[in-house]
Amino acid sequence: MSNKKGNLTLKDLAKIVGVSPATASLALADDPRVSAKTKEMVEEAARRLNYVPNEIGRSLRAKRAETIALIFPNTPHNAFSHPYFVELLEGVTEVLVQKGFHLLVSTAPTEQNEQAAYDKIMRNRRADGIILWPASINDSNISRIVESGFPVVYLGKWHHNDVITVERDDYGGAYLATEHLLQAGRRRIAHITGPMEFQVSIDRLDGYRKALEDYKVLYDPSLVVTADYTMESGVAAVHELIGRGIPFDGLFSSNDRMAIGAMKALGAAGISIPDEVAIVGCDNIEMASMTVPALTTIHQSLRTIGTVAATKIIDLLSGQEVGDKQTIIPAELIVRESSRVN
Amino acid sequence: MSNKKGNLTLKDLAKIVGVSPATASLALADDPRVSAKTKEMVEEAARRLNYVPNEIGRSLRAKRAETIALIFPNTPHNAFSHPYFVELLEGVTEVLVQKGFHLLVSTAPTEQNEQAAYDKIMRNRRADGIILWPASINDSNISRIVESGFPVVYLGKWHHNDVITVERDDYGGAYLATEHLLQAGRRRIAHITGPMEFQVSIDRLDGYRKALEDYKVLYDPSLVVTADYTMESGVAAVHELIGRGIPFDGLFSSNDRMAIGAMKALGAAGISIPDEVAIVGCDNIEMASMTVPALTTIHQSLRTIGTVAATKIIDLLSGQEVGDKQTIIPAELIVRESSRVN
DNA sequence: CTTCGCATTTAAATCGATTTAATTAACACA
DNA sequence: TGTGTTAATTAAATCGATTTAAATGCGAAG
Repeated sequence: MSNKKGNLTLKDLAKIVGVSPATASLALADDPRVSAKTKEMVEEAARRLNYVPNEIGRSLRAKRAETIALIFPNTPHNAFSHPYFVELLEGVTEVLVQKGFHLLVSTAPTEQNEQAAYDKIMRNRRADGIILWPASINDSNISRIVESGFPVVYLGKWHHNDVITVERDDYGGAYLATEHLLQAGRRRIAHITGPMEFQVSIDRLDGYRKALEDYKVLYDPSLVVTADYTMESGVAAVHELIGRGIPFDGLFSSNDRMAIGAMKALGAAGISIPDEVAIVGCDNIEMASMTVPALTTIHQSLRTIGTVAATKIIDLLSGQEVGDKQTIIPAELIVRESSRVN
Repeated sequence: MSNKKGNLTLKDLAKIVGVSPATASLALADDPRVSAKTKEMVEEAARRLNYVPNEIGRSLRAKRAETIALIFPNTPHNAFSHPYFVELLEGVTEVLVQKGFHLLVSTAPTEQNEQAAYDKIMRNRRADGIILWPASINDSNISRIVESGFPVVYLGKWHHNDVITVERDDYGGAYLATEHLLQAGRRRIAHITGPMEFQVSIDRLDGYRKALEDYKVLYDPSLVVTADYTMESGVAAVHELIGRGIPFDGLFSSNDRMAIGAMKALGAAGISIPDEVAIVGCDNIEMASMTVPALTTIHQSLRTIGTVAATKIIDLLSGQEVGDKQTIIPAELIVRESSRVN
């Protein structure tokens, strides 16, 4: 615990053992040129004195920081994705810790600061690679990073397939959800979608349509209503649907919050769930298991995305084979009461 | 964007301008010894060539990493606190970014790895200071860090008051919640508490008791039931209370999940909320605003805790006055339908 | 024409670890 | 005893920026 003035340095350690710093360094690296006896002496002293190498010095020499930066733009736009962030973080750290890497978390408070902040991270050598958590499509700052050639793993879809990406399967999840309703015998399935600025909205709408098509159910635009991913907008969406006077016996919502709003509105209208309308949401937020009836939903393992992304960026840095450049983590259907066939 | 082989170094910059590295360094640091003309030349070139200093080199020389580590033990125990972690992260990064600091997020996958992981962070000079997010009381690893003398801000209560701490006011929040019920005229107020291993359970129970005392209401142990912070345990707790046959007109739960479970159980038992039993939870989880009726609760600003903690650790490092060593962030009552006086 | 003082500039050391190239030691063999 | 070979060790350079101490240039004063 000698935290008096400075830490024990390699030079100190070498002097104590009675060898040169070069020998001490080689000994700790288990270099074959160092004799077994010397190695043992150095290792013993290092253990005894609790020698911990100064990684700043090491990084300077090695030109590597053994650090990955996880960047997420801190804009209001991506606020709705926060609940999953911790899960992602867990997956990423799990791998990094195991590989001896550090994690630098970076976020820019304002849009105008973003560019400078990202630029700095790429050029100041604090991190060797970046995992990018995108806010939305069309983000010029993200384009700059991805196209700069700096080692990057992008969490989402990117328009050049030489970029390494790891993404959720929003399309496949929506397909699963819709198929589940179809298999339960529902044929008039409504869909609450989100704003089309978000790729997720587009993908889930597409998955919904594809399932209908595969089951030979005609796509009816009047069964689709747009909302904004809040619970309140889910309530409004159901009012809109009911107002249109078109009957429906199933409902797939582009997220759980809107699905919960929809359940409230249906309940208030005296429509029973799942008997009259079966409901499936998306995201598997904690609340989904606690509603009455509990909400059937689509789960995406952000944890898996984190572990895969971290593994890929490290493989990329160490020159190993990265495998598939594009990875899609499959979605999973979680069946609960809101769609249970009685 | 010259990312060809290596980055532009200070030496390169100096050569281009036609001065020595020393002059270039002093010029960029705006040292009075450098002439205005030279300064202008160096600055112009730095801007034009997009020179970004290598922070590893700078750190080595300065013996400072300009980095704060945020450490949270990744044990199952603290899983229930996850939803707030992102909020804390936001608060911390807001301050760090503004002060030009970096954030290293560290977590240890297993208990046995913890000690080594923390030791490393303290000794390898990757971070200058630590913000500690504790899992539970009685954690020997945390003790080691706090007592090592390494600059630390501890997020919670610590038994030596020379340690800098920032904490939520669990006691005050519970007092607020109970007082709110008392002011609504309730006198038989039940309490669902959590396991006594957690300081939060103890503090909230104490706040509840103090409010009762101040309002001259006798504390009745048979109105208190222990659960484990899950929704299911909240359901069970109400069954237990009803089973005891002791009437109650108010209920304060040590967290929102149990409160929501309690609401479910009361609803199932045909007891109306808030007319027959008014309910207050704790934590203001997202779900609390979405239940029917919406849940009155206590909000603790983790964001504020983050900003205060970050400010204090930086002040501590820069040798500035840190102010109060112990800071308690006040809790806030959020009144919703579950306790609304009709 | 020196010499002193002041304003600028720069050479060199430093931070801590790694690695290359050079040196020393040790031993076998002629 | 001298020489060649291998094994083990170490001196020195390096990474990039900062900072101290030394050097330089220039004009003014004697």
